[in-house]
Amino acid sequence: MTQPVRVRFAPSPTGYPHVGNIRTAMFNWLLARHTGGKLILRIEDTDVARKVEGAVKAIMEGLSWLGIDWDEGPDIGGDYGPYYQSQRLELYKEAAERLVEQGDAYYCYCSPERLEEMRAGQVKLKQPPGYDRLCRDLTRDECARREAEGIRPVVRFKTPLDGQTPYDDVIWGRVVIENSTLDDFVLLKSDGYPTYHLANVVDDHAMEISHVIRAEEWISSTPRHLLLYQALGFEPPLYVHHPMILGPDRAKLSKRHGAVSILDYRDMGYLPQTMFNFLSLIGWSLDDKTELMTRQELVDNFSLERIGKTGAIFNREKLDWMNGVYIRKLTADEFFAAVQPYLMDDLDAGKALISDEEYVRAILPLVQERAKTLLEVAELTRFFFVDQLDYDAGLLIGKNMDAAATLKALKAAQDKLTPLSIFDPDSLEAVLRPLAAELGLKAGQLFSVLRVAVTGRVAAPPLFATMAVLGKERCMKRIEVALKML
RNA sequence: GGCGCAUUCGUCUAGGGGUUUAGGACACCUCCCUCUCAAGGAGGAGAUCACCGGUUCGAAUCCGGUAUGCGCUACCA
Repeated sequence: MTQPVRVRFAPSPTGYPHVGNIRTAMFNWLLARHTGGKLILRIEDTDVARKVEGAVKAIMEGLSWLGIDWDEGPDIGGDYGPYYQSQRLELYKEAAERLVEQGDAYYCYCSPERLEEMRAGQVKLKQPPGYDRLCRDLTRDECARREAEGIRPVVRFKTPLDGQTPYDDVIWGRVVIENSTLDDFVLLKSDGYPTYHLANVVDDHAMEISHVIRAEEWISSTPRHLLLYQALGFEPPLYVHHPMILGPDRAKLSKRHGAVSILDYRDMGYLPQTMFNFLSLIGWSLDDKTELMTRQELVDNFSLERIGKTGAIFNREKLDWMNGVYIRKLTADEFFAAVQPYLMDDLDAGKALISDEEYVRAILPLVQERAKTLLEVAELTRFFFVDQLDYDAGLLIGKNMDAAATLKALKAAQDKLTPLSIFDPDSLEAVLRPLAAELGLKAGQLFSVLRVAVTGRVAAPPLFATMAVLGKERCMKRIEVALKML
């Protein structure tokens, strides 16, 4: 590689930042950072009809959340701007006009209605759909006449009728496409905006992009882009098509599969380091065993050659596992900070307690190794924050015990606990473990009764630590309530 | 329909002619630890490498065909 690496992430602002797109950005970013090259963020807002307000902001937010930064872009500028395609229309128009003049493109006056009819006819006759080239050889006069009628034309590329356009993809190797299977695609729409094909080629050249790293779905249109480079006299970049992310049904991952926005995953309580690592492993691998990698390790080890060819299903279970791993790696301070927004979102919980930093910090170690997501932390710790536990009295009854035995056990525990002045895990255990024996119960039986009384759940963090954090007052109150329920 | 591409445990993958009785991870099962749930540790089960032919002394690995899947086939990207 002699020329500097300049790659780009070029989303169209038509919606939320899809995890598939974000992964594309990530691969671009990894190559840029691995090679010391540049990542350019370019907004392809050429589809006026599908443009969504706020999409650019959401995309940037998604990228930033994962720590994917860019060296040039609409917000920070750069030497190759502007970075909104809507601000570069003149460039595309010039290119299109030049192609027309050279005889590589032409004006087409066909109405949408005619095109639709034409396509319907082709489908009916089981012919490959494509523009029938009606306007390809219009004379200047004929063009002028239509122009006079007020028809605003599109500019179409004059695709060679024969020959083939081969290209070498970094990942797929040689791909050969017969030109005869390509139709005369639109370069410039009648509203003056370029299509993806034209804008992409013009900008990638103008911005001196070295590698086009994009999803596999673009393979089929790459020959079109190559043909354009040729006609324009530009040197094409290297093409790197990576496999796509699939839903459980093996179709391209889309909204109907559930959460697809990277921001959804943030809101569900996945850590950015998890998402970064997990996404990097879809369609790319380092070796036969390394899976957990930091962003820096990924940068150091990334290589295009190790991107695979097969689409991969987004495996939520593995994501959950990995997020658990990353949650456990957090320091106490990091975990505390990470958990804040999720606790705040939990409206049922007592507001005052949630802002009691000392209390929250005491609770968190009890759930850190149990939570798969940050959102789950709120769920797992809820009983620490509420005034009133809400559970079914039947849960109190211990294993192989009846209501009377349970009542007796709980009462005995209450008596032992009441005089305790030190309410720490060791003191609690020192009192309660012998009590179980006294009552002729297994430790687990007594503990589980207490656990339900104090937490309202059958599964919770270790009992003594939990009680210690809750504090004597809260525990005694809850035991009192439980006794009344029996 | 046409064109392109792909196909290794349920899932993500390693492996690119003999080192493979196909390795790892998630999920699953068993056991250990244990006051529950997790976490952790030790095991287990799970893939005739889509199928059929060919090349070769030898193929998951090379070639051809078939099947299946996916993508593209817009004045969307």
